[in-house]
Amino acid sequence: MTAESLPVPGDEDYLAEMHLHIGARLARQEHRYTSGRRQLVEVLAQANQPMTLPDIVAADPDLAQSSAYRNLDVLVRSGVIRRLSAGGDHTHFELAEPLLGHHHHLICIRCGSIEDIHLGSDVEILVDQSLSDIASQTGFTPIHHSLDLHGHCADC
Amino acid sequence: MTAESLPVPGDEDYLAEMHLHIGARLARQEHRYTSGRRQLVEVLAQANQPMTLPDIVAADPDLAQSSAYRNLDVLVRSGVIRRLSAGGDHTHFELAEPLLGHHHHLICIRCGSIEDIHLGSDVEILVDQSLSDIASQTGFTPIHHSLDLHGHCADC
DNA sequence: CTTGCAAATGACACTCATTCCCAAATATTG
DNA sequence: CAATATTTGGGAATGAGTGTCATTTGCAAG
Ligand SMILES: [Zn+2]
Ligand SMILES: [Zn+2]
Ligand SMILES: [Zn+2]
Ligand SMILES: [Zn+2]
Repeated sequence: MTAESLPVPGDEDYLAEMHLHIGARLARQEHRYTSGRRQLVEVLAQANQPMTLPDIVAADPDLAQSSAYRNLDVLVRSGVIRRLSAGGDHTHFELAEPLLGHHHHLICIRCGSIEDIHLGSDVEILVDQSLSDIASQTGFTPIHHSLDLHGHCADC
Repeated sequence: MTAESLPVPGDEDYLAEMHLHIGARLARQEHRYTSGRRQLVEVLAQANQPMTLPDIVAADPDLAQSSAYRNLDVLVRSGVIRRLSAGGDHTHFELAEPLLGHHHHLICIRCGSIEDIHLGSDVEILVDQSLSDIASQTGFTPIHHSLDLHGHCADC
């Protein structure tokens, strides 16, 4: 068990191992993995979709709003959490791709809900190559792509 | 010349014909194509990239902020303008796809600038099919996809 | 187990992008 | 020229997100 092996969703030790990874990553940046930060990670790990700050606080009312925002920011900058701008009133947060795996989103333009989806590797490869080609022509340095489907969810 | 024929960028009558289309579209929704709204469209048509509200007002200082925001909203709801949420401080606006053509974006995560890019039809077709397949499995009704490359622009 | 120090907390104040309000201006109809 | 409906724009209001700071907590050295 090295600090670089990835936890596998479904594994019984998923949460425990994930906390070890995250704690180590934060320690490298002189940050502490405090209970508030652990609570944020657990809330996001238990949800199966990106959450807004109100969602997160509702899921764990012990969390103070200002601390939650501040800690989400720390975790985003540490690469543990990813921030999504979907156009609704609130920013959404989810675990970063090293933890959740690369994926994309269904975004409901009526209610603002977001659901994770996974595309086939053939699509991912073609998309990544096409984008890299274009980026290199313009001097743009790619970091990651986002691919979302906007529409109406089943409930709307 | 029907109300449905699309103006072609590069055409000399591009702007004039576009204004006709937009005026007709607004009229259908009992909205007037006032000079303030025409100015917004012209500013966006002359820029070759999405603009924020400060960008727009800087490009045409006659525009009042509150009216510009209100008219952008009218034009977005009328399908003339598209609103982009890229994660920076300000929302970006660009002409809608019926006017600009379907395309995607390079988004600089440092300075927030956005540049339009066009992908090959093979990629578009594969992406659309993959997304449609997934959407139909979840009862999601697709409207459009967005595909952006995030990274650092040449200036950053 | 202290003690000292740096990091973290949380209540609250604050910022600022965007929206709301409303009286004045403008367009449309006849 | 009315009469009516829409639009305008200055400024007030809203609210998501950030900053402040006194207090608390976690960690390490002794
Ligand atoms: Zn929905
Ligand atoms: Zn996701
Ligand atoms: Zn840039
Ligand atoms: Zn664009």
